[in-house]
Amino acid sequence: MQKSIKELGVKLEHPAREEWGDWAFYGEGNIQPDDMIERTEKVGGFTNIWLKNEWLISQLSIVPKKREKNGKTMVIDYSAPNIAKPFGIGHLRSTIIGQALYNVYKYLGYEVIGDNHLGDWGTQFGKLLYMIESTKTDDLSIEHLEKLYVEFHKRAEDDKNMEKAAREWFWRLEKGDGRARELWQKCVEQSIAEFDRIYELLGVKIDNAYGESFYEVRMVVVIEEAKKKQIAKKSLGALVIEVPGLKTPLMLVKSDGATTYATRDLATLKFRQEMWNPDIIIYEVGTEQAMHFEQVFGAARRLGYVSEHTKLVHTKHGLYLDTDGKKFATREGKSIKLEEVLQEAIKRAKKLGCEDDETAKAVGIGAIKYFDLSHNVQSDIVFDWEKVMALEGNSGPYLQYTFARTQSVLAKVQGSMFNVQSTYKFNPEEMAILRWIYRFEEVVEEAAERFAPNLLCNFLFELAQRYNTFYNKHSILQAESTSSRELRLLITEAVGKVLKTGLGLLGIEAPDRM
RNA sequence: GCUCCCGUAGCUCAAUGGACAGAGCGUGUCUUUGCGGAAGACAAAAUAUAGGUUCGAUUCCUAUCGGGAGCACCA
Repeated sequence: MQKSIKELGVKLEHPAREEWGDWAFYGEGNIQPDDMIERTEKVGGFTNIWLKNEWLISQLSIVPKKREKNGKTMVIDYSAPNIAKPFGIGHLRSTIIGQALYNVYKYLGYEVIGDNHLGDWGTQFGKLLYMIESTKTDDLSIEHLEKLYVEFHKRAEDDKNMEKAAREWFWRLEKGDGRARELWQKCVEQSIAEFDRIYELLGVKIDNAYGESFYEVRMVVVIEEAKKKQIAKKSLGALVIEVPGLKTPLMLVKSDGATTYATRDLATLKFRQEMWNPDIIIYEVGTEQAMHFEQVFGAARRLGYVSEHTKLVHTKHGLYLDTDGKKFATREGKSIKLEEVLQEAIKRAKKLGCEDDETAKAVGIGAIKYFDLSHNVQSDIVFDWEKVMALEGNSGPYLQYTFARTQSVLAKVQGSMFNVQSTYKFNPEEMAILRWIYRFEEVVEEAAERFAPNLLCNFLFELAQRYNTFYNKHSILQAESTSSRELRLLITEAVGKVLKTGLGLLGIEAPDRM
């Protein structure tokens, strides 16, 4: 006889319809009633399982669960905006999804280290330095740098020498040329100030920001080791590393002697392994870099930079597309100004009657974050302002609203000990909540395993819907009986806690009033 | 040309082998706004096409059509 369902070792499916029970599985299996299970029933090859009222009620006080540290370490690389370029919506995805994964893993007991791998090195600086010097400008504001970048690409179409000059400037930067270093330093400072404003608005704090330039010295070691181990090969004047299963090798050193971002990512991987010895490293980076990470992971394995047990993951998030279904192209200067979007969202929230600036910010930013997170990570998203800033329906504000409702009800009662008899007869709306809320923990686990915050969004939205349906149909404070009142308050409290915790994991604030 | 990802209601998205494919927006009708109507109820509406594997396929395999991304010296 089984003590619990999990000991049976079968994968349990959740029935699509309420009358099919709480769980079901297809095939043979003998499940005995116990503390958790009321009864089972076989229907057409499926075994349906009903849970005990007592157990369902007990879950209301258990979720969300306090977890112990699990002794595992996770490193996550996210956000990673490029210096001298505006913080675009592409990096918005990385920042928001990355932060959600960070929170989820931490919740599950991992030691989590976030690293903002700033794009502060590379040939792009050669382009900028060239433009700054050739136009003799003093204006190093991010707007102007962006203009110079766009201008560079316009002119480079006709003038082949431009690319060459840019490469030379990057080469000078890498060799430590004084003028190049000075300009580079100024550009970095400008950009970081801008990024900090965005992070402040988003309410995101990332543990570390080593950035690509940090690996300047470490790259030398990597290149030496690759040569010594005879893993690096000469090819058309460059130094490359072949990766099993890939036609294109990793570009370790360019034919002009300069490094590439692949060199930096290899050094980064080596550093992370040595520094933290993580069980898992997540790269929250767009899908357009899929091949790059296959190269880096493959080369790192060949070089012995990652231990066997270390899992390397590239989440490959989809792109934001414009309403024509096309990619936003920063090179053409067609990018959306993220800061404007964020401010606009806050403004809209305010217009809807948020009590103060603080809640308007929580609601506005919450809407944007939820819009992003509620999509499957890997699918492309059409960036439609009206949808992004949705304040009703399946949206962040809907969840926040539901939470505020629960808090508003709870504020009207004294005490917080609600007793419910196991013999209580639930109405369908109460039951719908009980049969859903206890799954919170496993949903969080699945979201982590699959790197899919949208699963958590789905769960929370469904919970909020069930609660609102219940709320609309039944009175809580003026319930028909004391036992109903107690149960409904207990449900309200539990739904509130789960919404607050769940939104917190998504990086979305949940104010008590809005 | 090669590689990878994706085609689900009018639109935007869910559902990683299970029972009758779920939502939101939009549309139509409705709910004494008395615990917060940023809410709730009802209705119409979808798996690109053709095969295959399976007791069972939106899901796995093959082909076709359509969209996106990438294909060493940008990141």
